[in-house]
Amino acid sequence: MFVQMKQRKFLIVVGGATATGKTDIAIRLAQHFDTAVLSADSRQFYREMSIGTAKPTEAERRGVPHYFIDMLSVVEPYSVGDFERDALRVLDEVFQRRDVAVLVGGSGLYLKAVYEGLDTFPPILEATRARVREGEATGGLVWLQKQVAALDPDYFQTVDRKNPARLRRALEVCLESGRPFSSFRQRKSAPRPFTPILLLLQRPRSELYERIHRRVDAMLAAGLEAEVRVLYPYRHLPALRTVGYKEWFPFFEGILSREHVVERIRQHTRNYAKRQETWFRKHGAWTAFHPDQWADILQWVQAQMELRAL
RNA sequence: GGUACCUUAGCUCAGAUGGUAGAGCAACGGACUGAAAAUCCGUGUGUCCCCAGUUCGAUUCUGGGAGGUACCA
Repeated sequence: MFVQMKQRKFLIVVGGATATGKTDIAIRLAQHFDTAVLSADSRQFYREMSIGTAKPTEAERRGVPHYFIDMLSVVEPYSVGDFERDALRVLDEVFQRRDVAVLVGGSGLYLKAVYEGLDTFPPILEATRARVREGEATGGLVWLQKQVAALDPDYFQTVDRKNPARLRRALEVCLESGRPFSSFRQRKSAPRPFTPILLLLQRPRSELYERIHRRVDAMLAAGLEAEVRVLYPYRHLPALRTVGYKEWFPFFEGILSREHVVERIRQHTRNYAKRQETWFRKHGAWTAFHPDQWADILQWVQAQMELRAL
């Protein structure tokens, strides 16, 4: 009889709202399992954005190797699809020598892309993107709606028809492939060479908001304004449509007081945290812990590994 | 101290000749498979400052009180 002793690989996925304390827990886990951290934070990718993204400093990383931090410039386009591909490649590498890896981030979709996989879509050529952009510029939302209704009536039935971002994407895929967008949407999870362990970090709302406010103050003290000022010429890039950055632009243009900027950053960060919580509540089978429960977290992770190693 | 005005949602305020009220922002809830810290949708959450009077009924009218603002002293 031949028994294959396949060594199980585990990906500990650490999710949670901004300012919950994900970074610290991820690093502790990585230290404990002597492995690396992959950041799934869509804004920490950018070299030019550090203070406002609460990127962990060298000291905070405590010698743990980090991937996907400072990997891009704000001028480089990058998507979840790119991230899925790149993260799987890095995981292959890490799993050559380790049985555990840690993935941490607040961008739910990016986490999901790695632990569950997204469907495969055709790459969109710049020409197609431009065509959609121009159509929308002249015809507006109505044009987008008509196009999607004609090219993918099924999807049009279910989409959020007032959401240009959704319609734009669907139309791009239709035009690029000559097939309806919905025909690509199998919504099936992809096979993964590892077992994901979904750990959600959570704090009571009032506690979280207090931490957000303190963090914003810390960012200001650390020189956030100067960091953003340098990026002002790039304000129209998607990377700069980011909480903690976009709020400064009207201030630099003299149409909003600094006080209002700070208030808006606080506010938008709270709104963002709330959206993240909604996402985690609805997507994926997460087990939630308070970040202060380190002993419980570790015990639970180890139990999950034993349980699912079979 | 006197006079005038004000007190309604978390904030700024509107309103009904008396039938328990509504805007903006905030807040809250939700959607979301490729630039997602984005994008989009939904919801009014209320001792109408307090006490008494008039009234079938007062947040609205009357009186008193409290707090605020301005001016005069």
